[in-house]
Amino acid sequence: MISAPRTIAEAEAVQDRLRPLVDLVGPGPAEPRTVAGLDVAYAEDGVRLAAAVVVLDTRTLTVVDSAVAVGRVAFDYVPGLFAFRELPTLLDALDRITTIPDVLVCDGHGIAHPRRFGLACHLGVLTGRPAIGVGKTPLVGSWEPPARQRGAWTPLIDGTETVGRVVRTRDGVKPVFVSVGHGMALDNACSLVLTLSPQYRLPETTRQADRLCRAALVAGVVTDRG
DNA sequence: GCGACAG
DNA sequence: ATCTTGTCGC
Repeated sequence: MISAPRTIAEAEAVQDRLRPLVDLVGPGPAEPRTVAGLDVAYAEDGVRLAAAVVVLDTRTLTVVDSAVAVGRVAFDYVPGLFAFRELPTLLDALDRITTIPDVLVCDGHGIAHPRRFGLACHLGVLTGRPAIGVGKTPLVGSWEPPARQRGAWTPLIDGTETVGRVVRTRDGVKPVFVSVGHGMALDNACSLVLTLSPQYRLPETTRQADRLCRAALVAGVVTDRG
């Protein structure tokens, strides 16, 4: 890692510096063949963590590659600066996969962020890969509840900008918040999320990644000293 | 000033 | 994120 910010001001400066590098034009791969899910789990001390990257075949939703990395939180939790906590360990995990995924599906937001630079943008810019954010709860923006049916959606609007979509991935189940991270159009991002969520609320990518990093913690991969 | 606030 | 029992619904 290069410059690890230590203060809120430094972290915000990093986001402001990288934000112009976000690609909001590229539509993304027409037919993503592999998709990576990323997630982290925290140890009981709340300091050590395990990050997992799981690469799935988009057609079969089967795991074709995966990796785990362990580390320590790199920043206090501050809404809007969440990425700095997990970024170093997530990047370590990404370094350990041998596949180059067509899209990164991140557990958090992309441009649906106060400074339009959430975790998905950060990971997209740093890796140069198309990336999207799938959040379980909103960070910014207002919206109307989508219709009850799976596939229904409403725009997520912050001020005068549409920063994402509120997407129903299961009938009558709480929707997810999808936003562009890097190099992928919102339409395509939402289609992909639905493809990745045939059965559960969250995409298989994040479900598998969540499973893997939790298993890593149980397995004691994260030990003393970390 | 008061509340909201990804994971 | 993580701490946690029962409960509603298919």
